[in-house]
Amino acid sequence: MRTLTQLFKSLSDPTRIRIVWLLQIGGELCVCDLMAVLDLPQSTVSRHLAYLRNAGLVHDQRKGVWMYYRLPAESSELLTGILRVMQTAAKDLQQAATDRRRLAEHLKTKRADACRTAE
Amino acid sequence: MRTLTQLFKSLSDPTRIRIVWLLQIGGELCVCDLMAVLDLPQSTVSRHLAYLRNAGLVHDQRKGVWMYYRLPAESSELLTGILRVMQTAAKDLQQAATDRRRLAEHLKTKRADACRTAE
DNA sequence: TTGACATATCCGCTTATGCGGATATAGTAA
DNA sequence: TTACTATATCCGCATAAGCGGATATGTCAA
Repeated sequence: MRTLTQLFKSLSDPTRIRIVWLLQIGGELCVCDLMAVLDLPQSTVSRHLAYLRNAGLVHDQRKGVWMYYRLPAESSELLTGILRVMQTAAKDLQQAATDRRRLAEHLKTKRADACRTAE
Repeated sequence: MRTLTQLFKSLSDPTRIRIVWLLQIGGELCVCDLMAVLDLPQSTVSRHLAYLRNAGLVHDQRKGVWMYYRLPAESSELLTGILRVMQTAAKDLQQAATDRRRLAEHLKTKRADACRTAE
């Protein structure tokens, strides 16, 4: 009961829903990726990620200086169901489409910058 | 987006989750039924029902003095998915089992009282 | 009408939540 | 060590949400 309430509560915020959508597409993203796509200050993004982590909706993994977040690899029947529902909902929603596009653009320029640095 | 957030928010409260569970079992219940099973004051139950109604999660129908609430007969893919998830979750949760039992008892004594009055 | 009952809404209160700048922590490289 | 970067947490503030008693509304019956 606690968990179920907490699960819904963790998804009852537009920013957190957007984060979950982005992780469904992007697989694994660091805080700065999300900051760029969501266009929100670092403390805000970090706080929402902590919220999702506490609710068991995302896992984090440090890679050097960066903290990468992703959806749990294998999840409960409950969580799987919720994620499926969210994916269905995302199909019809403008915000989801915009975020998806912004993520693609961001990752592209990020890769380009990495190449330039490597020259 | 608004709707999705609102849907999750409307389920991010234990009382409202319990109400939805009860309606999944009971089909159609009036405010006083829910008061009895949930053991909560009338204003609290009524307020949560109004919340669920605004979110499109329940429909109401007046029958004389009583207001009957039920889950929407045909619902969106989104809502159907959520309700399925909730039903799955209910299987494992103590609170759901207790409420289910209390509802059965309440409806039994209610019928008995109705018979006695009719004598 | 009036009275009784079921429900909805109002009210003041308390607690929870979101915000974003400021600060603390942690890792990396020199 | 120091400096730099990425992230987490702290802080005060503003708003949202839950609570339950009190009051208003709506319906029926006499």
